[in-house]
Amino acid sequence: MDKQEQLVRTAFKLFYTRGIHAVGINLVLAESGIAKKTLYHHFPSKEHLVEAAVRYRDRSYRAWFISRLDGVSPGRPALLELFNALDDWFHNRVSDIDHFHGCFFINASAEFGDRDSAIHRACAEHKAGITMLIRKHVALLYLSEKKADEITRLVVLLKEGAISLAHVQGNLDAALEAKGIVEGLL
Amino acid sequence: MDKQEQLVRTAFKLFYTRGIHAVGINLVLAESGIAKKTLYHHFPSKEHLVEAAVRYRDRSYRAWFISRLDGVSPGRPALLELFNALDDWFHNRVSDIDHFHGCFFINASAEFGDRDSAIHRACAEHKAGITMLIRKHVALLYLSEKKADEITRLVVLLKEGAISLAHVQGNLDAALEAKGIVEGLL
DNA sequence: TCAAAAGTAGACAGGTCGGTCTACCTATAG
DNA sequence: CTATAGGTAGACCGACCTGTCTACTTTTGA
Repeated sequence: MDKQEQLVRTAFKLFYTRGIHAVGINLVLAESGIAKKTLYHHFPSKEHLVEAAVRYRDRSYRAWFISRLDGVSPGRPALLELFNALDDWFHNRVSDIDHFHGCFFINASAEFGDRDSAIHRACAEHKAGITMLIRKHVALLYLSEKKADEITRLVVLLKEGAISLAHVQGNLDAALEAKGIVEGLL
Repeated sequence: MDKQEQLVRTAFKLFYTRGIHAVGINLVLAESGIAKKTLYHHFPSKEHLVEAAVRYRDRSYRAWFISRLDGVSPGRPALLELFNALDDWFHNRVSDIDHFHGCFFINASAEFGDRDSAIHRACAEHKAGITMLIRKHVALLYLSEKKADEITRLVVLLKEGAISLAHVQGNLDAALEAKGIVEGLL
């Protein structure tokens, strides 16, 4: 495997499980078995490595997310499947993405709170991308643009809420609770 | 003011605006004008100071939150007022609590991801406390215990979702969007 | 074939980290 | 009056931080 990719994957895993500021560059190097010079050949600074890790997670998470929604019929079933996917994630039943330690994008945004920072912006872009995927499925259900926006907001709010509850409170059933609400309303 | 309280307040402000691991003990001391010996007289380690900062935020946030809900009639109005309060918070219209940088408890949980850590547990306790306050108001609306639980979950999920969207995506209108949904359902 | 590119190990620099310690200075309660 | 608790400033410790650098080796593509 490409050294750059190897670095980013190792970095992501460590950042995700232990926190970004809590993980030093030397640990990433030791864990990946790659020389320091090589890291600084590919990335001008740790921040750039962090940003790369965020974008890597965006790609892999999004791929997993899409594959789950594509596994069922578009529209209502896909929107409900979304919460089944979250439930599997919370309970570590997904091999594609790492064991649940909250949402990496929320966590990274917590550590890089400045909304102008490249890292925070990359996190916001991820969330916007996922919202667009949801929006596509909602659009299949409603003729009115306004109504579709409203339902998208509902689903996204419940999804984010479920992730937060699952991580902070350890309420791993939050996804199914959210699903129940959506099921009743859709 | 008591030196211990002064330390905790300064620490909280710095931790909240810049992140916990990103703020060293020496900065807290410089900012508060307190000697290092005094800090270690009151707290055995930085972690204990962090935990104290979390508990301090719990007290002040909870006080603000209660005062908002108590400002209107109990039940439905209080539940809607909750989202007005969030909206004011997001838009920095609240002097009681600091400028919005996301939820400190979510942020701290991101940096201290281990659910067994005292800090993470303190964050979970805060969230549970707020949920109980909400639950009290929901109970006024429904006879059935089951229905009340369901509505509480809805409100809490939307609240957490709104906080996440406001911070990560910078969608400061998330609270009013959530309010709109609750208004329609209640 | 052989130059360029990409890799290796790891010493090193300058700085910050959490935490300890000495030496001294109030304030106050018995 | 004086013992004690709580405070001050800041030197110091060992560890770790990001990032640079030297010196050498491997891979690769024109």
